[in-house]
Amino acid sequence: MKLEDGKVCNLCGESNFLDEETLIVVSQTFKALSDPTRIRILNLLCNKEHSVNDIAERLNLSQSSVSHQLRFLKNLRLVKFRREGATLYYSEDDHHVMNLLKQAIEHAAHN
Amino acid sequence: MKLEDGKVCNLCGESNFLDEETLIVVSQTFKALSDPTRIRILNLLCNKEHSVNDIAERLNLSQSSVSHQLRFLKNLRLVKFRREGATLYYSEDDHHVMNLLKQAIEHAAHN
DNA sequence: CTAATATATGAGCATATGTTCATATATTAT
DNA sequence: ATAATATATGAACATATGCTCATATATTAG
Repeated sequence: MKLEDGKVCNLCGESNFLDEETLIVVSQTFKALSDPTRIRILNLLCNKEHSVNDIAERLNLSQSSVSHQLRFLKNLRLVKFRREGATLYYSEDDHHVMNLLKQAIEHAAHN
Repeated sequence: MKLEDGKVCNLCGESNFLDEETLIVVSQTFKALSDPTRIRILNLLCNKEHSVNDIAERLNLSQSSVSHQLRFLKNLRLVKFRREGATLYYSEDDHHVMNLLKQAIEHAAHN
């Protein structure tokens, strides 16, 4: 764990100061993971890329709802997409956040 | 990773089925971590136990707000408390969730 | 018992969130 | 150009969220 100057890590470290920017980033990240629909979408995208309609069908969601949530996730750079004709294939774009989700799912599923 | 019967792990495993219960638990866990005030409280409690008023003073929050958030966190069993006279000392009660928070903070703080 | 201190709680309020519906935009096929 | 398909977007709405204010409860001191 690399830290500059007098900084020490938060949580169980010597300091517990959280600067505003870190606070915002962390809370936004967890907010992205706090909705069942987004969790299901991310869980699906982890395996492989999927088109918007494919996501909607597989998860039994409306096309609009999926598109709105994908925009939300894309703004946070948690997913990306590539175009193939009129179809957009979305996929994971933040391995670290995916890992947080993976840990939480495995823990919740009674390991 | 222990799994029963035909089950396989979610996220990057062979399956991506998320049962309703897991989905609820995971989303609630992340929801707890999605608010700046709760993050600051948990970050403070990770070092050591603190009374309600102490938390309020250190984080510059109202007593009421802290109490409400502590109730929220206690319902999810993320914190616990012990009584000493009229004072209640709150402390961490879920190491796994604290670890998720720690990871997110360290990552956000540019490692 | 009474006052003081510590914490909890409920109501009210402003704002945030997630969905649906209708429609717009973009790409491809004819 | 027109129709069909895929996706995006904005408005509207219901619900959730987090805070404050006032007040209730609990414990201790005198």
